[in-house]
Amino acid sequence: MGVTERKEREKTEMRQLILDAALKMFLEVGYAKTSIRNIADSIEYSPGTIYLYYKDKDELLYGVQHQAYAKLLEVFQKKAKDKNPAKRLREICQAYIEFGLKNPGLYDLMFIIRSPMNVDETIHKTNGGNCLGYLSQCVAECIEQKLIKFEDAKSSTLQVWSLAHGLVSLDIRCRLRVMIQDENAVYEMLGATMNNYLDMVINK
Amino acid sequence: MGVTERKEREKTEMRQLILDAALKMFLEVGYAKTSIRNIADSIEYSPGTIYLYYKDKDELLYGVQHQAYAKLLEVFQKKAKDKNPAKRLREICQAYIEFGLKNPGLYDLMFIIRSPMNVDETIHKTNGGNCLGYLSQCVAECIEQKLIKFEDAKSSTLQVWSLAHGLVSLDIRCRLRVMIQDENAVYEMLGATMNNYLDMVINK
DNA sequence: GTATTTGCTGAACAGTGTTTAGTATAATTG
DNA sequence: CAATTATACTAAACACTGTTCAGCAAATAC
Repeated sequence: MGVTERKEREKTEMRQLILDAALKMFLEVGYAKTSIRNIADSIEYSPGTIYLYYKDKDELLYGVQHQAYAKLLEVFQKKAKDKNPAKRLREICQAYIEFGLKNPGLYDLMFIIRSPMNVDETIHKTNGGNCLGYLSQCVAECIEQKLIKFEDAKSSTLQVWSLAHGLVSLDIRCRLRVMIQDENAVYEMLGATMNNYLDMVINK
Repeated sequence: MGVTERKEREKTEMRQLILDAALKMFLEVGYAKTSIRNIADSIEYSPGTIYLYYKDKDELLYGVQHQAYAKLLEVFQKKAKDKNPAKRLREICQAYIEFGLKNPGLYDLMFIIRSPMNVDETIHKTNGGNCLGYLSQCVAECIEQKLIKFEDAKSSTLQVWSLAHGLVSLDIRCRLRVMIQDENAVYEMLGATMNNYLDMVINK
């Protein structure tokens, strides 16, 4: 009686099919301008069908966010694995900024967009928690080994994260045009600013 | 023949009436959830009338942003006027964070929202330019007088602004709940983190 | 072979930004 | 003052949006 298992599998496949289509459109035209009808059209189903697999548009965003956070964590694990926590901190920061600038659509969904976050707290604990954990553990190690000019792990993690997020989000939302005219100079400028900061923070 | 002048005056009055109503609703329910119909209702006009004074919803946002930037500049001028640029930098940062946390709706419109910015560059030069100028001049003075651990004015201005913006925007978008559970502790935490940073940056 | 459950659809509801034809009122002209 | 023109506004319409739900065909269960 493998029918229930098959149905279960078909259900998760359908959920994934919808999620993939949603992610594609979110990245192409943004969350706000993506409509349920467009998603449904792109996979050749009726709009109502989406609601048989996802409660509402926000739940679709949760799912996409989940995948995006996993992707960022993957980037961290791949690009920031130096044993020296101070060097690893540099790698994490660089990877973070690069990720943000190269995937503005994803970054938006993860850290800027309003939509759901306000509601449930458990969701972004499991979602963003792992990525932030990677950073905060690195900072903690830096403090332990006295490689960094800080004492409080929580506050310094927040400082590093906020700076990186500030740089990326101001750029994504085009607020840096007040001070950086040349679009191509952005990446260099953000990287240099982050490095200036790290040079100051990290003990020599 | 004062009729043309009167009409001109009535036109600007009407524009202001609409703008005030729009600002009020933007702050109450946010830009996205504010509808032209609601704005029109609140001032007892038909929706179409709004379009006789503003091209579209975005242009309404431009106007509100303009007022918001003026308000922030006012706060700077009032709360950050110490002659010592290093002390003034502290005042600016504190005022910025306080402004953001106390006026999340305004802050959103100014620095987070997507909508217009992408289009025209001149707009946020005149808009955000003055506020940013207040900060960047302070930083420049700090560097001149060697009160600060930096050399490049542009990069350090960006660093300070990004950190402050990162702190505020992560909070407004509820991304700090991953690391700060107690809502009341937020203000203290952000202030402490900013101060930790300034303590490190400012020469003693 | 009949009954039941499942998966999906298409239409409907209430809302959105925006455009436009039409209409009272006000201003100008003869 | 009367007739005409310009102005300010409205109501309705268009093409969308997220979401719900009655109904239906096909797969499953008995």
